[in-house]
Amino acid sequence: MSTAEATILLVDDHSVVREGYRSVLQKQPGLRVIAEAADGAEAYRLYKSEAPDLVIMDLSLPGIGGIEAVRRIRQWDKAARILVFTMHENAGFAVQAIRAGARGYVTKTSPPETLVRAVKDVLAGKIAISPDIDHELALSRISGESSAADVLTPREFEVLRLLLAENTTEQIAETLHVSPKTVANLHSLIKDKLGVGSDIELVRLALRQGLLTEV
Amino acid sequence: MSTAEATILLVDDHSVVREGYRSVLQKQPGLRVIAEAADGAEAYRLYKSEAPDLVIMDLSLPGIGGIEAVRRIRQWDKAARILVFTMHENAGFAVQAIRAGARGYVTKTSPPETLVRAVKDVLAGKIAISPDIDHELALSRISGESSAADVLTPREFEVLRLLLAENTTEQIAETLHVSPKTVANLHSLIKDKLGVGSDIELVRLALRQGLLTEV
DNA sequence: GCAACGTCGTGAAATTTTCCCGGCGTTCGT
DNA sequence: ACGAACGCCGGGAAAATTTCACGACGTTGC
Repeated sequence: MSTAEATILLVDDHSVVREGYRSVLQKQPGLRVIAEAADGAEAYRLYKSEAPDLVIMDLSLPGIGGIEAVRRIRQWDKAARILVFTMHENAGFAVQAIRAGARGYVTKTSPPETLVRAVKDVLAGKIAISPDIDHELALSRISGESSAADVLTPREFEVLRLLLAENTTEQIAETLHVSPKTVANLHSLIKDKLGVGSDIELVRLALRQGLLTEV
Repeated sequence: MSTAEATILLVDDHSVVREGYRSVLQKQPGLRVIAEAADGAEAYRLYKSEAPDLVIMDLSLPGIGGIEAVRRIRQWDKAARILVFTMHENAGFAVQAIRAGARGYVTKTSPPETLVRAVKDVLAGKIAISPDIDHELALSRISGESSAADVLTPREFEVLRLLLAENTTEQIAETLHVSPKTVANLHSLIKDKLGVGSDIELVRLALRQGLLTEV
């Protein structure tokens, strides 16, 4: 990788977007795109056959998602260098991606220079995180990143689960044999503990943390 | 437009993705990208100052969404030609976009040729829809299912989108330049029209219909 | 021109959310 | 054994939100 060109595998389900990566990366000497994949399975296959020095991977992919693709590639090659490049400006996703084995996380809103820098950093063995995500991670670290199951008592967690299951306050009260007032109080307390202001945010938080799977 | 080059305004909040459009379109004779915008407001401003022959517009934009941007541009110039190019493979979005005044709807999973063809079709005055969305529209027509996009007015749909984007009533009111009371009224009306009793059900419905993608 | 509809907003009632409170039982460290 | 801390349950009242009824305005379509 140091003497010759660094080879790159692009993974994104949008062909025009891959064209964008290509266009940006081609301007950099020492980088060469040798393959492209439109989904996770194809990325895995191509990684094994082409052995690129770096993978640039989107997260929202058909079939197995990007995170799972990262995990599989890393399972096959512990030294694989994978840079996640995604639209999700979300610290939670970044944590998951890095834990799955990614060596970098850059958002698509970043300017091309940020992507190029991240590519070089990862090739040099560093971990690359784009500034916006760095910032968000710092914020969540400071404010204590309310991780649902963690800050909630068992009872609160149960109520949250039922709330997400589309039950009304009255139905939950009956299920739990308590007063609707208690459920309402818990509902309010849950939102407070999780630091969300509305039910909509609550559902989204639950989705992020995998509390709500089937839609 | 027929004799000289056709001028194009690109709207997408991801710079690398704009680079992709550019790269694909540059290969076509007779097309020239003259401006780029990263959000709806900037798109509106640039449309007025640059008067491009065609706008290629993403839907998920910061601030006012793509649909609203389409509406405003068309309000200013009834003859504006706008081609929506988005990741949302969802017939509901397509319906809303066309109703708002877009002349085409192409998904980002489409091959570059499809985008190029759509650009030429829209410039020639036709309505361009990518095959996958055509198919989905046909299916929904057959099964006769009423999606959120069908029963909601454009304005209601826009408010729904903003609600799902974790905005508060006040923020939405400010974004749309209306009274918070109006937003609250619409919020209530939306829940009524969609037959849901709570915000939690609302989010779940939106998820089922693919209106909510980024978590 | 008129009817129908979308949009925006007000006001008042109905409901929900939130906050503060106390009681009860359990756990835990001293 | 004892107090302190905490989880759990709910009442009461204030605060905020939701809902409903209603009217105004512009546009569209017949």
